Amino acid sequence: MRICSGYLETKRYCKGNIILSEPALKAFRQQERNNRRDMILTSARRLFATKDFRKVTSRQIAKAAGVSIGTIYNYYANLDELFLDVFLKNAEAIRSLIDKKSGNKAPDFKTLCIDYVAFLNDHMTFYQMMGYFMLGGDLSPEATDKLNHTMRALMDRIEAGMREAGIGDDSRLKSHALFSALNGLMISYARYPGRTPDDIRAHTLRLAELIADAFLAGG
Amino acid sequence: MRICSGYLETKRYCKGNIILSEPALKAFRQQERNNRRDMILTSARRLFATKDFRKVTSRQIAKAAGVSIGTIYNYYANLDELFLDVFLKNAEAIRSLIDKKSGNKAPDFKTLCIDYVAFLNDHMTFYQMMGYFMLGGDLSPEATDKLNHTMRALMDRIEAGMREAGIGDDSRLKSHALFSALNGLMISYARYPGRTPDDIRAHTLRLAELIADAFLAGG
Amino acid sequence: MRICSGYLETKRYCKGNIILSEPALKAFRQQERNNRRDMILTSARRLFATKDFRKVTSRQIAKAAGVSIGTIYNYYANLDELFLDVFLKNAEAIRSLIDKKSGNKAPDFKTLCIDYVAFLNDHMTFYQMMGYFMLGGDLSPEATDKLNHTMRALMDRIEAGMREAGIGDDSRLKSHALFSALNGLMISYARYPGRTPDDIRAHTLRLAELIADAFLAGG
Amino acid sequence: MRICSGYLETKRYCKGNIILSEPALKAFRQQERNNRRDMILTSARRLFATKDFRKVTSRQIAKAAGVSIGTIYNYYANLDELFLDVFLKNAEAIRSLIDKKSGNKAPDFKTLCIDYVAFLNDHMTFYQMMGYFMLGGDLSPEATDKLNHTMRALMDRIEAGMREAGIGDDSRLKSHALFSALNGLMISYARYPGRTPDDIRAHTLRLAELIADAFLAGG
DNA sequence: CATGAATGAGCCTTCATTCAT
DNA sequence: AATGAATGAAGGCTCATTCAT
Repeated sequence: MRICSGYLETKRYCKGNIILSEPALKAFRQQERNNRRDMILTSARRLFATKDFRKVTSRQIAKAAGVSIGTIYNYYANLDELFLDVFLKNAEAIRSLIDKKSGNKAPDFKTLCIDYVAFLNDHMTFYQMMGYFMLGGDLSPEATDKLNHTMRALMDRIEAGMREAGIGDDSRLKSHALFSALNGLMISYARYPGRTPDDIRAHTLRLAELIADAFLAGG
Repeated sequence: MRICSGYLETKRYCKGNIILSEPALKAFRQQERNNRRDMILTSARRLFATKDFRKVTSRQIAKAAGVSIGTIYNYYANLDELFLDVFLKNAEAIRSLIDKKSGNKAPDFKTLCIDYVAFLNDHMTFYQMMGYFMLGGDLSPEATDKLNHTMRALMDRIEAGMREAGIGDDSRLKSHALFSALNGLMISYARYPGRTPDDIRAHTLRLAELIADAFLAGG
Repeated sequence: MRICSGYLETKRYCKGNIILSEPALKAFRQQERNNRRDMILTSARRLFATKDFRKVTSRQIAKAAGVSIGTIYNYYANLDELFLDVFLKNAEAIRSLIDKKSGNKAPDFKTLCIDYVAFLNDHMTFYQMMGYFMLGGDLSPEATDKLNHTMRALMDRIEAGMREAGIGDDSRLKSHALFSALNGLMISYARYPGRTPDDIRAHTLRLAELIADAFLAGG
Repeated sequence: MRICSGYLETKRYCKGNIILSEPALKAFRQQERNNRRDMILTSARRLFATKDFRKVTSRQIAKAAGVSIGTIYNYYANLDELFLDVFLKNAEAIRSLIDKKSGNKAPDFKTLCIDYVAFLNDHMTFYQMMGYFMLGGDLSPEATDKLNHTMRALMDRIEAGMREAGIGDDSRLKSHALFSALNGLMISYARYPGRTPDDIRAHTLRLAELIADAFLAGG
């Protein structure tokens, strides 16, 4: 029984089998929009796990996301913005992981260091993109803002961990140093020749602990 | 029965106004070859100082070096090999700087850290290339060997500095950690938004000192 | 409970002044795609008539077809695939010509020989490409399959003609020999010096007849 | 004992240990020149046996011949002329082979056909070049003359063989047809898919015999 | 004459982005 | 809003030929 005829159209909308009111429709559309954006984002992240993100093309992302190339550009002004979004998503993931572990307390310092390096090992893309955006990217002011905001949030967690560990003096500065030190592990060892990913993970985690100890001792 | 007198046999060649014997000519040619290779290398280095090396094209390098595109390929099999050569040249430069400062003694630990980070500030290309080759490059086995050899030489200096500073246990592992930590400074702060290069230099040098202290304390 | 009336649901699209239903639109698109592919193909064939196909560049083809270079690569993975398509198109043309002439009977032997050589005279590209693909090309397996399939179809016609002419023994082997013999005419005389194309045509046709007679007598 | 001193130079020349008179020196030089030309030629032929001659570069030829690139251009105006020389050398080789076999008699018809096709199998370069020069090459008038002269000499042998076999009528025309037919074998089967070179040789020789028989029967 | 480094036009191909439908 | 074909600038690299030594 189909009763959605012409003149009803101006007030109500058909979506599948259900009649929607205008605001509901709007919400639904926004929902769909978010879903699709998420789909693109997620597909891209998955893709970057398998190959260097600088070598991923728009066509490949579109295919992986099951949308057309054009659609990507409906959600992102250009590929760099998509890359940035992937990066931010990853940054939020590690931050959320830290938060979850520590609950409502400050994060345990050593755990934090280890978790962060483990995350880097698992998300080379994150690290590669950090290099890309930190060293070379031509970001728009808004994109730069987003980037800074996210990085600062991450740094806050590290600082909190340091304070918790009793490293009170210059904690901001020291959290910078620590953050750098942990990041540096990847650029130095991510492709250490003749090592398996597992070897590298083991080595970088050991070094992370060493660094943590150094900061604790030096605190 | 040899009847050609010696000095007649010897072919001689004119180079400008100077007569050269064959071996001298050969040496001269090699010299010229080295010069031109150096010219390409130097032009490339200069170019990399002004823009991200990944965006520099063969045409631009050729123009900067005052040679044709083809000539570049007479000296390097492809652009990556040229990039690598620039990287190695830089690595040797910092190593030689360390050696010069320390003379025949082991390098002073803190000086070493500061010099290295100062060098990174002055040679962003070096740092960018480290990321490029460590994280993504498709190097030939020979190129990989060269890379490893050079990096190891650098690491040796760092280790020597650590020993000198009395950090004897696990000095190799710790020199790895320190090296990473210093490298990490750049990826974290090389383009810190809203800071001038001088600010960044000051900040990263301060952090380098902090890191050095941490290792000293933790030694 | 379906309440959207059928005809409202059906998306419709405007193409010029005509409204198309979705499947019609799809068909239309496919049609357009075929047209453009054909345009490239045809332009290339025309171009090959004026100069050695190995010296035709992607730019020239694009220009001749009135499309951009990139468009060529939307239809063909690379130039060789385009060349092959031209070749196959020609092979189908001569096969279809033979089929048309013979109707539902087996083709007349002598007519077939003459028609084939006349075709070679008119389509030097076909002959050149035969040499290219048969002697030197690096074809993909799929391309090789296509090539073989097409050549076999051609050979079948020749064999049928031979049988019809009463050459029953070893007809496959003999059709191979005949095919070769006819092909050989072109390599031997296609650019006989000092002869006009008409002279060459006349000469090769005379020789084709001679060859046909030899096979008839030898059958 | 070296006695070739300065003032002798104007009249006599030293070459190794021997004093040469002017005409002898000239002859010697011509000899050397011929030798070197031959070296280039021979090296090129050897090279073409291993890979498609169109893909051989001047550098490769120079290396194979043990001379510099420039030297090639002292003996040949361009690569095409060298290719032509290789072709002519091969043509002379097959002609000489025919002559040797037949002694002072006319060549045996069938032997001739088989030998020719065997030669084509062994010298794909010869065949490829025939296609290159007959179908596409831009030869200088002199080069064209050389080419024609050599081809005619070859054709003469074939015609002689035909006459000897009692094919007297139209023997020139028929030798053209036969020559074409034999040549055609290669373009049709040189790279028959899935066959080894031995298979192809066997197949083309069988077809050669078939063709010979056809001409004998049709004579 | 031999040398071989320099040349540079030209090749094929890629891919981010646009825009008509 | 989704589509995806079209675009074309740009890239890395090749190689026959030249010419100063």
